[in-house]
Amino acid sequence: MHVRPVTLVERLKKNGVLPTAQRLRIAALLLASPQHLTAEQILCRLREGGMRISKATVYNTLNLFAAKGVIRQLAVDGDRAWFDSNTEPHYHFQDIETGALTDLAPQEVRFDRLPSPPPGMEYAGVELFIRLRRV
Amino acid sequence: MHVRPVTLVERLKKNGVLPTAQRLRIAALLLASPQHLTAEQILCRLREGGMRISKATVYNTLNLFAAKGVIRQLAVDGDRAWFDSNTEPHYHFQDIETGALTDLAPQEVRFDRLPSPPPGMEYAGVELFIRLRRV
DNA sequence: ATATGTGCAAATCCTTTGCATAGAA
DNA sequence: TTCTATGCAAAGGATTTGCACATAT
Repeated sequence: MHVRPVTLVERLKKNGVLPTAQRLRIAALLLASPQHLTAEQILCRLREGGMRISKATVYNTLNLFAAKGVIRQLAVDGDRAWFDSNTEPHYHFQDIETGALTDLAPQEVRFDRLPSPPPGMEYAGVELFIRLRRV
Repeated sequence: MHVRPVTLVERLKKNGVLPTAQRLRIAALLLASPQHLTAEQILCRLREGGMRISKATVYNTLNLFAAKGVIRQLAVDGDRAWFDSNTEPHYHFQDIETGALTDLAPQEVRFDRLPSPPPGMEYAGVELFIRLRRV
């Protein structure tokens, strides 16, 4: 799936992100399909594609995107951050051996009961990782 | 709540951990009650208590405990690892502002529907974080 | 013009490692 | 003894930061 640049520009603007060349390239890469990438992977792919971009800009951009809701940052294992192009509510399978993540559509998980938030608090999000092991 | 040293020695042995002085002190601290501590917090508390112990030993011990199932390691935010003295199945609330974790008893969450694992895979664990924000 | 983004290298923070010494079986 | 654990300092890896330069409005 390919996202038209015009769409990307609009999308970034809508989220309050100034669309620069670097940001558009990162957005194009990440938002092309639902996927999970690390900062390192993004940096490598952009450079392989002939782009001149710094590690700092990749991190700045990913953090900005996550803060603005363009993408979602996942804390999977503490080793490194994963950036998820899918910002809709959903959950994840994780292969504990490879670390690979797979999206779970929200309707694949249904909660029969969830605790009420403590007084003075409200839900800010539900993070669900189902760890998988090879049989 | 205080855990008798004898109990601790048995507990470590049962999990295949050689009970040394440092390991017993860390176990005593962590297993005293259901709680979540970082390596740094454990190091500080032990030293405040007058113990001479190195950072390396704290990390070695916590990793060993986690591998042997004495405690559980949590990847909450990617900043640092949290060590959970509660090894029973359970879930967590997390205050997104302070990072503080609270245990959720397993019966407070009930799944109406969960996806079957992909072919050749089986469940290895279910990690659920409910992020909370101040109203 | 003025504010904001980018690149580079150095700095930071958490965690692991190498190796010599100390302790357990 | 022989094996394993501990302490220390240094190494490692991911991420952030300071600052000069470039780019956007």
